[in-house]
Amino acid sequence: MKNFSRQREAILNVLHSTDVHPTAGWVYERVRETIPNISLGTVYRNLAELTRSGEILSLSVGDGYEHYDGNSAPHAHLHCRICGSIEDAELESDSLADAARCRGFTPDTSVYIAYGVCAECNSKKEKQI
Amino acid sequence: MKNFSRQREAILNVLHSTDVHPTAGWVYERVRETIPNISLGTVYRNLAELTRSGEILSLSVGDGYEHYDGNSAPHAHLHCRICGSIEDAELESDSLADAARCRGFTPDTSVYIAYGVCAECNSKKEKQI
DNA sequence: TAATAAAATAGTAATCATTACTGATTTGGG
DNA sequence: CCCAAATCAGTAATGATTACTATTTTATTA
Repeated sequence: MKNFSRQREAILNVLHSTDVHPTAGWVYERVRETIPNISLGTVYRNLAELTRSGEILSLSVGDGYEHYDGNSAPHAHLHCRICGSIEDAELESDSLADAARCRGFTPDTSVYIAYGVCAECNSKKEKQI
Repeated sequence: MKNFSRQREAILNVLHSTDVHPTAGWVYERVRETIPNISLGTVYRNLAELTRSGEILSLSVGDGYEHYDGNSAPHAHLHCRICGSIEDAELESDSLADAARCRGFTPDTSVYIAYGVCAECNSKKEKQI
């Protein structure tokens, strides 16, 4: 395979070796330990492409930073309003609120966003073909 | 009651009379029809306070804008990657993916975020009391 | 291997949604 | 009516992200 540049591979490694759901800046600092002169733009570009291809997940919790997750399997995120941490939680058939409380997390609000293509845009795409 | 300024009431009205999950800029333009010299900063400040108090919902879909929702009841959001629309969907016991597909929406990724206080910060708060 | 085209990079400059700030205005209680 | 607290309009500053360009790396073909 090896379709990846050294830089992209290092970025992916950083994401796979942590569970803190880091920002682009955090990834940048970590990758610099291996590739000292990597550019921040390179980090942003590769994070965007990895997100587009579905290899990683992009997460907006509303703290002004985009967060990234090397685990692209469907799961929930528990975002602490105080310390800003983002924990993973299994998405079982039982309510997420229960799952959160089991972890000692006290949720007050929750947001579910599905990304995809809406009905209208779907029909427009079919017409084009 | 009437704890609200004229400006905040107008902002809340705009949110309650639409289902497009608008950005701050969109709200600003709509409120200006009623209060022409309202300040953009006022819109931002009131949206933040209404979010903090739980009266409205703040939604980051990752398009570079924060979106707001006058309906603070728990429900899901379907964000189209093509046209950028955000639709509401009921959050029933059955899978969200099914609910989305029923509306003609084709989901590829989904993100669940619960907001609250994590276990560690919870215990720190108890110690303070 | 050498030549060439295509893709990715480093470094820097520009963008722009959001926040911070300041001096004026409004509001409510006594 | 007066005062203090809250809110406001208007504008300046911030900072995460994106855009850009010249250079380097990678892949392809002969």
